[in-house]
Amino acid sequence: MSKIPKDILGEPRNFIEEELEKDVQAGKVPKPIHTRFPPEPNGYLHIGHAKAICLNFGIAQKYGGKTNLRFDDTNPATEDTEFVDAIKFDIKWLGFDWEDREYYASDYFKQLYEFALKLIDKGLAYVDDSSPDEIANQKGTPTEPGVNSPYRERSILENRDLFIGMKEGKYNDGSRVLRAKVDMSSPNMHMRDPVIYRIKRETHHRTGDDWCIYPMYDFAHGQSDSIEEITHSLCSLEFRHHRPLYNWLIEELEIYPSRQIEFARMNVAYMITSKRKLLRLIQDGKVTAWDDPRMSTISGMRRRGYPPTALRTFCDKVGIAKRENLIDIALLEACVKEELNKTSDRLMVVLDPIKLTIANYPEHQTEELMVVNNPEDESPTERLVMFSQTLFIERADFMIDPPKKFFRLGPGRAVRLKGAYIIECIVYKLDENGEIAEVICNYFDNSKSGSDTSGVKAKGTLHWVSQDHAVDVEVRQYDRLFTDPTPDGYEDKDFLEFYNENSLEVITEAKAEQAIKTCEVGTGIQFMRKGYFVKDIDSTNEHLVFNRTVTLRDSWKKLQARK
RNA sequence: UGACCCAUGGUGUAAUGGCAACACAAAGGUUUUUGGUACCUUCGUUCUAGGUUCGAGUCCUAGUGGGUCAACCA
Repeated sequence: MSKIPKDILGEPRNFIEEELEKDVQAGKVPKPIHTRFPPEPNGYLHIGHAKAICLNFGIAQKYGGKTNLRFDDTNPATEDTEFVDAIKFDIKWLGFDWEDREYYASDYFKQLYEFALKLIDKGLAYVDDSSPDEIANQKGTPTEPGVNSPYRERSILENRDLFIGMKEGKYNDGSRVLRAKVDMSSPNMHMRDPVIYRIKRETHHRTGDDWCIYPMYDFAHGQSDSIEEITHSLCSLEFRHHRPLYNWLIEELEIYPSRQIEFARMNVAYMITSKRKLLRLIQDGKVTAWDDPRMSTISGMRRRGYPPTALRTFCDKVGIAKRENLIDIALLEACVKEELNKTSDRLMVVLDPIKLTIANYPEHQTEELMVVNNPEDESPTERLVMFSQTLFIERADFMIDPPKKFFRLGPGRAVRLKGAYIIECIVYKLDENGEIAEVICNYFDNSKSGSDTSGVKAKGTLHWVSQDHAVDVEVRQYDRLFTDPTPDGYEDKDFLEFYNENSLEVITEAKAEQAIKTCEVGTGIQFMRKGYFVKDIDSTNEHLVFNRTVTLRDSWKKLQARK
């Protein structure tokens, strides 16, 4: 008998957990809680799947149960092992483990076939020779009842022969289907004699050409749940109308009574989760692939640099309910920043460089400075950064005629160079276009970081990179993929109309300190004062590529935007 | 002109008939060798109208608004 663990008693519960606990307390769950994650291997997993994964695995963990991975592979026309492998990789990366419970609906084809025969024998299923159009017409509309098929009253014997014939390949694709005999006048369209088996000569990614008939979702999903003795089958709200059929089939087949509970799927502003539309972005060349860092896919977010823990925190904070929702993408980014702030080493990288020369610093002198990697660490480590007379600083960190609240460099202004000295600007040079070509400063030699005796006050601190020691890197700055929070929410507009043409800005020659060479793919780092970045898989030893994961909060930029 | 589901700050989720709470966002402030982080402050007629009750965000009724349902897809 399943029990509710004592240590979770004080924790808040969502409505699914409440239902589940009621079942347990009513003695309806004679074994540990068992859930499943049932993806169809016809595309890559996205942020919405991440929520379903966290929910299913999370709830089982919380109540001391287990979760199966089950591929819902009943439509061979669209499914492929490529997707199976990608899905498994993504779930593991997210941090969940199905152990040895990797199942496939296709493993149950024989059993499902026998279930169908049982239904026929009970007089609860019949072979229908009607065309798809005819069947659609028989079903009526949501406001008008359906009418019975002319084939509805075939004898059990005839239905058996016909269905066995279907399985043996005697009939053409689409010529006949097996239908459950339920109620053509039900107000629920799904109860109006749903098709449960169709003839389809397609090579299946696992069963090859063994079968030419395949079960429909309604005759595969619930039955698979039952075969695996899934106690609670959690799915999204649009399956609400399938539940009476789900229960009807379990009852008539006299199999394990799994319980379906529906929750609202998550919508995130500026993201889409339709596999078809995600695929179109790829086909139209708007993104490079399923794992393009702008994609809402798990693989895309991984490549973007979102840590798996952040994704899990996000799914947790979003919660579970039944109402329509549109999550602010800022919540996702807040989770990413919270995690990365704790774990990322800081590095200095100048994205839009201008030259800065320290006039009173010895011309060929270099210094090895020690700079803290991550100030959030309890016992922070340090790295070596090279300092010299000629540096790069950020173009935006200098203004010819700065306003009072600008805490960076300008003629006569002093700033600290992070981990180094305080400098004061004496003069600047312009190029032929009137752009800043070079900033010339003096430094205070007694202001060295950690042993500053200068007494000079500097309001701002800048990041910098020594010109002679700089490493050129390519930086890909990503922004949201769409210009509208609900790009696919308009009936009269195609979602691609909202494609953000500025969703990718490439900087080919950013200037980075030496330590950038030690960065690894998958490990987030902070480019100090700029944002969190991660090394991209396109990198080679000679050519480093970094993806911007998310920017830092920028209260200066915000202040300017308001003016 | 049907059935079913839903309705709490800008957003998302709590409050299980008894002081509307937490997070994100926004705004203001303190600290800071990242204009980051951290910390503090501010931001609600619980969709409407009736009813039950000593007491309703919560229960009941009606309305309003939103969502879902008519693939040989899942």
